[in-house]
Amino acid sequence: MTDIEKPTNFIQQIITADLEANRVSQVVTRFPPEPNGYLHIGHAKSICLNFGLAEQFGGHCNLRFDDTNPEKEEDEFVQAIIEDVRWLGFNWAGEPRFASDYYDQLYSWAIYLIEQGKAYICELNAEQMRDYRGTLTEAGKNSPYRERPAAESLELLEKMKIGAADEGSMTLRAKIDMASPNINMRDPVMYRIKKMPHHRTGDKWNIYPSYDFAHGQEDAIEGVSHSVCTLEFAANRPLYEWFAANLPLPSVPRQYEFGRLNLNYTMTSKRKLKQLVDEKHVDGWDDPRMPTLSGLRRRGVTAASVREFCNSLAVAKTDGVVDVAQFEHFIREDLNNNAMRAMCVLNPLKVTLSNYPVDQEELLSAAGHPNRGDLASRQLPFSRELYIDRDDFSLDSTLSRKKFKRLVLGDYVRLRGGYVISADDVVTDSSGEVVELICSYVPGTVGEDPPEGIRPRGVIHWVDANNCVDCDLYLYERLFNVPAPGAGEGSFVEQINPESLKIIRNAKAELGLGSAVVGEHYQFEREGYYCVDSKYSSSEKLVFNRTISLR
RNA sequence: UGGGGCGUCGCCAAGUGGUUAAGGCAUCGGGUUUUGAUCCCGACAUUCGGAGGUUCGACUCCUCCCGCCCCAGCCA
Repeated sequence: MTDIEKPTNFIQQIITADLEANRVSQVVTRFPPEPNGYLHIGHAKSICLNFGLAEQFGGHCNLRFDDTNPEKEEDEFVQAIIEDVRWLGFNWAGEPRFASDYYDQLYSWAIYLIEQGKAYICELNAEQMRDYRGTLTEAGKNSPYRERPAAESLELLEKMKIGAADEGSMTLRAKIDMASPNINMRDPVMYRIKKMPHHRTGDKWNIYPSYDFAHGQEDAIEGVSHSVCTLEFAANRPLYEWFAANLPLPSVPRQYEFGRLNLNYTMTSKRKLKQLVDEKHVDGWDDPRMPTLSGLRRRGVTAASVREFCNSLAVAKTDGVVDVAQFEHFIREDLNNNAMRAMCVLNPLKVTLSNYPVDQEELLSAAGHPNRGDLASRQLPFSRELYIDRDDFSLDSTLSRKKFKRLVLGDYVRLRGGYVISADDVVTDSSGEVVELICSYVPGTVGEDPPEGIRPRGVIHWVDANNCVDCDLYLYERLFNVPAPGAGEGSFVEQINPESLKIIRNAKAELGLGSAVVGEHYQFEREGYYCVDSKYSSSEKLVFNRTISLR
């Protein structure tokens, strides 16, 4: 058995080189979500990368909330993000950090830049600023406030800070180059006025730093060695470096960009996911159809499979679209290896074994998992009355054995973990619908081959009609059945798959499932993987979510 | 028509001048099987966006061309 070594990605190569050349002594990374929504599968890639890198190189990774915009941020999101990262299995160094922890430091650096003649208060309004910025092909023009004395800017900054200036009336800008071919360098805004309470600093501030003025400095304060972000920030890197070069920072982190994860048939846009939640198209952020980590968790997707999937992804600068089938492969792989087996009849059809004693009852023992001896076996009550799935019986006896490996009149089938039975007769109601099957069991066939001449067509699942538990099943399909929801024109809301949730009432589950609890994973044999729903299941009504079907 | 980035099998992707162009997903065959699952075997790029060039030798170096993505928020 040879271990296939996973090729190292470009970031690992850079870190290795930095370590060898002594450019860095300690690898420090960070996962920097903005608490304006829930984490989704796309974030998982970044989390696995950042925490993974720190682990591989013996460093550490910080969890840092980039909370520089009180307009969109809430504590609810902070708590949810903490829970999700923990669930994924990662531990950050120390306490979670917040950009807002550094507001004072950032403010003093702003003063420093003004004093150095490298920042100024600009009184252009938003529209004017846009005009002055120029376009992709034309250089911008200097703001008329660009050369105002530092003392004046300092005074105005203080005024902004204490709330003595109106929102939108002025900003603090870095004095860089209005003719730069990189638009981000055309005197970017460092501070803007927002007279709004912050989820952590309350009403202490009336101004908030922009992403560009905050992010790199947060990294420097934390001693981040490699600041890994997604591709769309590549154009911000020169600015990241400009601040690092012009401020007396405690360390100089380097930014590297990689391609974010895109999945087909999946929408990963916090804004749009929020819209699904706000407009109640889904049952909250943790709706099992959502690509959020909380949704996946409630759906029954394991943290291990999310990690395995993320680790299988390339860390490169290409921005491709991964087939969601690849994610599903890892979900099934983990569940197949670890989920307890059980039987549940979704669409019950009663079966009476005419040759089985009326009062007899026995307990059959079945493996908890076909190839995991370490998992406990289970007891299956068996009696004269059973349920099988309607789909496992056909009135059409001409169906070939190969095409229909289930029950037909006059032929045999194996009850999984139990006896071989044959169907002798059907009971129909007034409308002609089959309501019951009269069958015979073949004694001595539990765990044994049937006698010569009896060849079961296949194996079907079943449940003892007198000793089973009722449950509701929530069957989920993908939320969108278009490959790129939200891409073309038209609203993604109209692209929601109307059949993404089908509820089955009163399915019949094997007795042992009555004690199933949240967090356990089951394979309902021949059906799919299920878990107890954390929101709707109760002692009165057992509710299972279908994580994913069998292939 | 500015700047930045990317183009290797249906999808993801390794490859860093000399390999029979890895691997995974998907797909299609066959075998095992008390889950039509799992598992196992096999098939699946004479070719690396295109055209030139350098070289004994190029997916890897050079030139030009084509295509896609990102940047003109007081969002991140």
